[in-house]
Amino acid sequence: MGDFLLAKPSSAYPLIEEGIGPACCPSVLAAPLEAGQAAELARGFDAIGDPVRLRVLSMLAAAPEGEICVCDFVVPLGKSQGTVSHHLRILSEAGLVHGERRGKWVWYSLDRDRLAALRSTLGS
Amino acid sequence: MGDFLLAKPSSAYPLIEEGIGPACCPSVLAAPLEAGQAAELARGFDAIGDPVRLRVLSMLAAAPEGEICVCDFVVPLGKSQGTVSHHLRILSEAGLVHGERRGKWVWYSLDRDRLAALRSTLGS
DNA sequence: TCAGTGTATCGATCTTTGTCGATGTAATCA
DNA sequence: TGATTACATCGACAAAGATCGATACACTGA
Repeated sequence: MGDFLLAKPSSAYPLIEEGIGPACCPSVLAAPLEAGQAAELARGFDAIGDPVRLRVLSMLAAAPEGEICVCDFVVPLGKSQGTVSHHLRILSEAGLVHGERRGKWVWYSLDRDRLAALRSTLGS
Repeated sequence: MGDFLLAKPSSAYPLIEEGIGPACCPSVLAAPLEAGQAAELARGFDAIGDPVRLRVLSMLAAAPEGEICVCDFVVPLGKSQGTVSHHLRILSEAGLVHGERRGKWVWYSLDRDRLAALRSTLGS
């Protein structure tokens, strides 16, 4: 057995290729990503690569008013207030949510455009 | 200032709602995710939330033959062979790539359906 | 059978990250 | 002003992860 190969076939791939989407958001599928582009995209996906943060996003997406107060995350998520704030900061730095102070409370809302941009990098 | 609120408005959100996509893949946007669903989805996004692994996916997507030998990742990625193997295993366990042994070499290919499924959880 | 090549796994190390409790800060209420 | 509430930040800790070099395994070719 194993007589199907004498030498490894070439596996060259295009090093430079035109992207599909807008210039701002390199596509994962269009061409091999450079290290810098990959690092930028990875920050976005890493932000949603956590169960707590995914639950935050899904709660915001389903919120009738489109926003949720920080204090109303604590019980459903089962995490301490400090931990909730930590996750909201990561999502905020990734541009996926925005917080707005109104009185004593800070209301967070989902940035659907940013999420859609991230999604579009995975395909048309 | 700050006289616009006496009591915090309700921020109730639907606890149960019909999903949008197929039953297999809970959508992030349809309804608040349960902890289990969130953990499953997070595994997928965490797999692509790394610059090295994003570069692997983009290289596979652009490969003319649709597959790349392990040894041909080492130099472009600038990582040791052991590290490359580590990342390929994570992507493989997430179902995003598949490896096939042919002779001495193992050829990896992209599972575009799996990637599209993950993408669809972020929106229609 | 043995040497050489390609890949996976292991052990060790260092960094990152999730978590909590405590503290600091901002705003409201009395 | 002082007390209370909501949120952010800090310090510490444990767990997870990225990385490398070394080793083990699989396959080929002589």
